[in-house]
Amino acid sequence: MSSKLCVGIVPLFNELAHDEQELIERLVQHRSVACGEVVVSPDRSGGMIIVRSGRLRVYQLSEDGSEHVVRILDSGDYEGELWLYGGRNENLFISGESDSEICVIAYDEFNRLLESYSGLAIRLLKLSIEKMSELGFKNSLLAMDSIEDRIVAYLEKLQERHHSGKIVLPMKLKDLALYLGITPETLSRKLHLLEEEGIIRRRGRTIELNER
Amino acid sequence: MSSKLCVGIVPLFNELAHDEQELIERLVQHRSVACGEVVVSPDRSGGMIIVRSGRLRVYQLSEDGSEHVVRILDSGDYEGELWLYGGRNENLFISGESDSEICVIAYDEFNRLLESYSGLAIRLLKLSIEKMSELGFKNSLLAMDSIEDRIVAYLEKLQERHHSGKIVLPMKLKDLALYLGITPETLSRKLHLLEEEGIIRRRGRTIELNER
DNA sequence: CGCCAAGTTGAAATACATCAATCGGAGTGG
DNA sequence: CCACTCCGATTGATGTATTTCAACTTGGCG
Repeated sequence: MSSKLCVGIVPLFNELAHDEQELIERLVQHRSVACGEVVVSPDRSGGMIIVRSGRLRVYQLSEDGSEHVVRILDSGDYEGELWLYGGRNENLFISGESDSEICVIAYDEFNRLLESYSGLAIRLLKLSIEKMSELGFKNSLLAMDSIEDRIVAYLEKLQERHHSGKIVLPMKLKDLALYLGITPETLSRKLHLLEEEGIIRRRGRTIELNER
Repeated sequence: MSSKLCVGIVPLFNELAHDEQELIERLVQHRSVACGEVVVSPDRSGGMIIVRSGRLRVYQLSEDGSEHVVRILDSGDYEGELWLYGGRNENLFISGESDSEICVIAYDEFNRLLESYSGLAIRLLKLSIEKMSELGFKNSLLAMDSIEDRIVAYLEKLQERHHSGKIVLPMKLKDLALYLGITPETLSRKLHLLEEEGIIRRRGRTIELNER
């Protein structure tokens, strides 16, 4: 296991002073997650989860068993602020998308941290706002009735972040479909359609988005 | 205009000491909003908006002109944290749903407040997390492909808050449809269907939800 | 009383889901 | 190095739920 501070690599903490980071480091539990293993479920919400390496999948299950991908956590991302103040986890799951390493901080301890380091609260606030912005974007995606627009909007958002002409989809098409709230079949068909219309150029998971 | 502190009535500030509230009160601009008037648009995001009285509508416009209702603000609610840290407002609008009174705090001043009163940051964080939870719920609603489930889930959520057998829809059916991402026609039909199935009992905007 | 917006109802079109079969590539083992 | 397998991706055919368009009714308010 790397001796590097887990705390140091995440945006949530990396602006704090080094000695403060060491203090926090002592509070976290390290843990390995196997691919496919479920870490968080409505039964068990351990605490604040920070991804050190690997990828995790945050998803919901409907009553009929269908799955909806809420977000993919990459290294440095965190999840769990929803339950910081006692909120109940109703139908959110987190599982390993690949073998991963995570850090966990119990809620009461994290709360104590928030009280002690006012900077941390502002930092978490800032990150929460960003997350909210993303959720809002996703909302607007899901609200679009035209699937085609939905896909294009998603791609444009991706491109905006990469600042480059070519985009590499961050997930399997299957999961992207779940993320966008459609079926894999429809996604596949629509991508073809978009290509025929000259809006995109695709090879595998790499997509080139033409300006219009 | 009431002499009561605008700041005192909102959850965001009402836990602060009274003298702190007075300090903040001096920073806010009071403003009346006529029904239908647009207060916030991508062009102009004035600052943090707090609803003193009346109702405002937060909504998005798609490229094709269709509208999606994100949230309805009642008195005591606020909006604008998304742009606190310089985030761009891309397609969010806020307009008066009825004649309303609002308070506005410029972002830089609000930011200064956050630095000064660490309690405020935690408070805003807490409220942001609640808002996020609602957004997450709405996400899960929109992700359901069965409209019927979507409506029932929404109603159950409403009932949960009212703690009573009968629910009164907080908006016009037309707007509820926009909120749920469907057309008013479909909503009307589905409500009928649900009534025939014995799941609900409705008269106007009042709905009784039968346990199953 | 009459107007306008909201709500309702009907008929038609369409886009998406669903089911099922096939293809393709990556990984595994002989 | 070549089958073999497994899973993701693709393609086709079919059904259906929802949108759309349009006409009509209702209800609230001046």
